[in-house]
Amino acid sequence: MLGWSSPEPASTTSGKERETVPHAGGSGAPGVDPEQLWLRPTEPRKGRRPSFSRAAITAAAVALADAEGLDAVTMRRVAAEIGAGVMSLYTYAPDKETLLELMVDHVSGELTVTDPPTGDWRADLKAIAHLQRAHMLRHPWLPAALVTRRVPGPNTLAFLEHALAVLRPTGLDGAAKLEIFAQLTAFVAGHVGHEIAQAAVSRSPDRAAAEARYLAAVAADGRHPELAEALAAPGLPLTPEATFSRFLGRLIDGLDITQ
Amino acid sequence: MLGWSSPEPASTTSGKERETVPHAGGSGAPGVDPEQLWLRPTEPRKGRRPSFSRAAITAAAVALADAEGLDAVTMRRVAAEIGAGVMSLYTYAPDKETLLELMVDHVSGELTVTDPPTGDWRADLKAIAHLQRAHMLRHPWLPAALVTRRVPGPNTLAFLEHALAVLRPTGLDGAAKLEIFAQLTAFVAGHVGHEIAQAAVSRSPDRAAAEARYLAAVAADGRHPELAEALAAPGLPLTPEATFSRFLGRLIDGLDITQ
DNA sequence: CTCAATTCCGTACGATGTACGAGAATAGAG
DNA sequence: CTCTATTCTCGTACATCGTACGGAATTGAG
Repeated sequence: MLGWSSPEPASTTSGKERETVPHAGGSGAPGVDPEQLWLRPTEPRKGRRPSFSRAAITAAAVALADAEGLDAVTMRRVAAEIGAGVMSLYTYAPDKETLLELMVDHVSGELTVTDPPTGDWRADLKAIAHLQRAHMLRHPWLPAALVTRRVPGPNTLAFLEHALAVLRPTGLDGAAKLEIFAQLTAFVAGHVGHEIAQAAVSRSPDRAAAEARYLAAVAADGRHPELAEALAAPGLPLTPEATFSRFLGRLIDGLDITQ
Repeated sequence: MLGWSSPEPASTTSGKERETVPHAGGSGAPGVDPEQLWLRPTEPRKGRRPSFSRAAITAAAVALADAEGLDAVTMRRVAAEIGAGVMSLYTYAPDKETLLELMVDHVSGELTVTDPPTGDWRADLKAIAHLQRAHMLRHPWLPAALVTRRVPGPNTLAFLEHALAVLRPTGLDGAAKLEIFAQLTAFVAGHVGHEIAQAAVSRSPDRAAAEARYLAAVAADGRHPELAEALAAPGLPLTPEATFSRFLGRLIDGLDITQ
């Protein structure tokens, strides 16, 4: 094995099995073991030489997701893309969830930060968020994939390192800084995800019209006066960038009705 | 066909949040038609009388998700739970995605708001968020399900109506108010989803230890000084509630390092 | 009665993730 | 060299999923 394999160590509990614990749907209890994933030692000089590589497989999966969406990333498609048999992929990643994790960290390698922190942590944080937004727009599957992401890989950690440096002037404790980064990332992912969904709906005139009619009907039923008024006075339409900046300003500077 | 009509008002009458994120997977994916879903008139009385109901099916699916997680909600399991044949479900919902949509709006009926807006919109908004958090903790699959949800059903709209009333004192335009509600909901979902995942990891001592070792190893490699320091000075451990309140304060009052 | 509408659901199909194990390739030991 | 341990490759097989199809059963209308 290429090294991700678990040594199956002292698993003293005999009947471990799956615990049927209430959990959030896609995110199961087990998850991916970060040690086996990211900390594997350099590998063996024996046995058959690998025909593929974890990086090549990951890159193929990313290309597929970029071009056709996350749903197109099946083990069969990825294998076909690199000319491998399906089961060969399992030499390089123990399961599909791990492959997803590899994909996320792979694209995170694009998040290179050249400028050091300026000392104005609010401005720096906004710059980070804009970087993340552009990144997610480039890989529209990222917001959805991030929902189940567990442990940061090396590229993600490098970016986190930068964010922590940015937050140094705040003097906050470690937990608070980590928390802020997680919140910021989650917020950007949520916003961009919404942005992408909106764009997808707009691209389908039928659905866009159906949604508009539905909301109009609800607003007209008399039981939703606030909604009716909100829809009637929508305000000036803004570009997605402007909306994002306003949203970012709210988060970092606070919800301020003066905008 | 039952016309996908929604004659029965489920349980309660209040609604809940809206969603945010997209369906970043399949590019321009269709989704669910809100008109067909929520606006169908009651159907003609002819033909065989229905043995089940949309509400019963939805309730069974919700119970299943509450007890065993979203993954346990398969058409076969739901059908078995109510004593129906699998394909009978398709009389009441055109596909599984629609069933998910029904589930989300169904539980949103629990979000009843009794108190009218106080005029202090920041406090009211925080109360809304706390309501949502409790709601999501009661239905741990909700944060994951909300990621793909798009069009608010009747219960969700009722809750939105309340949120809009709360935001009236701000004088913001309609789009801004809707945006704030969406952002708040997304933020709560993200936070609670994280909370649930964290609890799941903690429940598995092996994995918790593995993650701790992994982060310790990264911190010790010398290339992540900020992370090392952040982990070394974590600050006082807080209860999940306290963390949530701090997070909420940041969002609504603004990122303020004095907190 | 007949007829059309509607619900119920058994069967079947294609797709998915992946367990299993046989075979091929390689490196070191003898 | 041969032998053996080790590692990679991948065809086959299976369980499980969502759901298309079509026929049987039930109902109201004419």
